[in-house]
Amino acid sequence: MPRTGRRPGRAGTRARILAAAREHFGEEGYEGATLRGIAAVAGVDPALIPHYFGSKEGVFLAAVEFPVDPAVFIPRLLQPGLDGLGERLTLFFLETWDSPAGASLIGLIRSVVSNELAADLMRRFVTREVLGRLAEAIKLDEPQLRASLVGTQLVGLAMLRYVIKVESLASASREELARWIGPNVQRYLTGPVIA
Amino acid sequence: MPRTGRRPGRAGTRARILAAAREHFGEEGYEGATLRGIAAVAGVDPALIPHYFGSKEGVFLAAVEFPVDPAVFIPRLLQPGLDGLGERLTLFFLETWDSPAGASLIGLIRSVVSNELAADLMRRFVTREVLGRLAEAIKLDEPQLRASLVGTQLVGLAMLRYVIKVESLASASREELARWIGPNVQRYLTGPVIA
DNA sequence: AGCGGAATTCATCAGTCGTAGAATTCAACG
DNA sequence: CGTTGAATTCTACGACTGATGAATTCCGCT
Repeated sequence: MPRTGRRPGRAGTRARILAAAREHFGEEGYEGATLRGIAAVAGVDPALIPHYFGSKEGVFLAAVEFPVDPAVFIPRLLQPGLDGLGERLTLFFLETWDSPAGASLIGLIRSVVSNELAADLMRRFVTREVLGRLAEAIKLDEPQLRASLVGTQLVGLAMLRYVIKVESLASASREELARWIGPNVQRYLTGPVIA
Repeated sequence: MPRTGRRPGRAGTRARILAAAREHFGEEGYEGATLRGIAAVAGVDPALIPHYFGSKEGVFLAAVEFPVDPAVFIPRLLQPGLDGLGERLTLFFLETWDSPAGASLIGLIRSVVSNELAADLMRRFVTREVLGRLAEAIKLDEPQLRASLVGTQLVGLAMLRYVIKVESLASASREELARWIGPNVQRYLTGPVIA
């Protein structure tokens, strides 16, 4: 039987939709984003999105991704050893948020907070890819809890400095903040265990 | 001149709308909430809301409020002195989130993250009512920055424990978490100043 | 009783959303 | 060339949104 027919633009359009979806979901969060908005950014007909991805939820699942790869940056931060890891980690975190990738991170937070599906994805991803790797490196008691506590400090920092934009944090330099916060992160990582 | 006419239910309905608005904004956040949803909770005609408050934004501004009063709890926490304040503050924070008031706090976070207007309100309120009072009590250098850093730790804790529900934090007891986190909060409050 | 006017209801508008499906375009093949 | 079938476009449906304004109810006063 003849399996012929058109077979072109496939790659191009689908990828452009995904890129536009990342950008638009990033700015608006899951609820605020619209298929028409994504299509406009992609320069594409809106009906193409449900066609390729089935639904709004489908394209969201396909588009969500971390702008940085934990498999890369975590070993790099761990390489010099556990000493000063708290401050290195904090500084790297701030540098990432201040880089172009920061914009899509705000969108990621918007989606996670407003949407149960995104919160599930994030929980699984962070637990497996980030906390797991960190916990593996610090060979102490309660590694999961320690890594999660580090998470609370860094996520809270992002919330107040980048989302709510509290003045005294938004105007401080990365280096000063890392010096304040680094030792607390370090204590979570390598301090004495708490009952 | 006769200034007569109907003058009844005024108090009742308006207050019921406000209560319903707090509940519904709390569950859905600003974008997700709808006037019809609020009206349904209040048992009231939807058109009454724009009538009383002008618009969705109007009823939101009227409804947003902290479930706990900083003017009350901050002096109470400060009363025993600065020693152990970090742990007391953390424990009180966790108790508040675990109380019935916690539900509306999640909604407050949803609104703050998804809506610029709510973020403005929150920034002003927290700066003036919470950080201001704290900064006044600790008579050390950089009181605003210290209080804001405390905020990062506590907000991040709320995000991971109550919004994202990271397992190791969600299942830990309030007391254990306060023992882990309290000393770090204390360091922000009274530790040596950082360049 | 009867009137003024606030409180409340009702119908509806214009706009946007996600989605579905028919119609059209067009590269790849026989 | 002509057929095939994926890629793309177009149109539209049904549901929902915030908001408006006219109609109605009914209390408080004279």
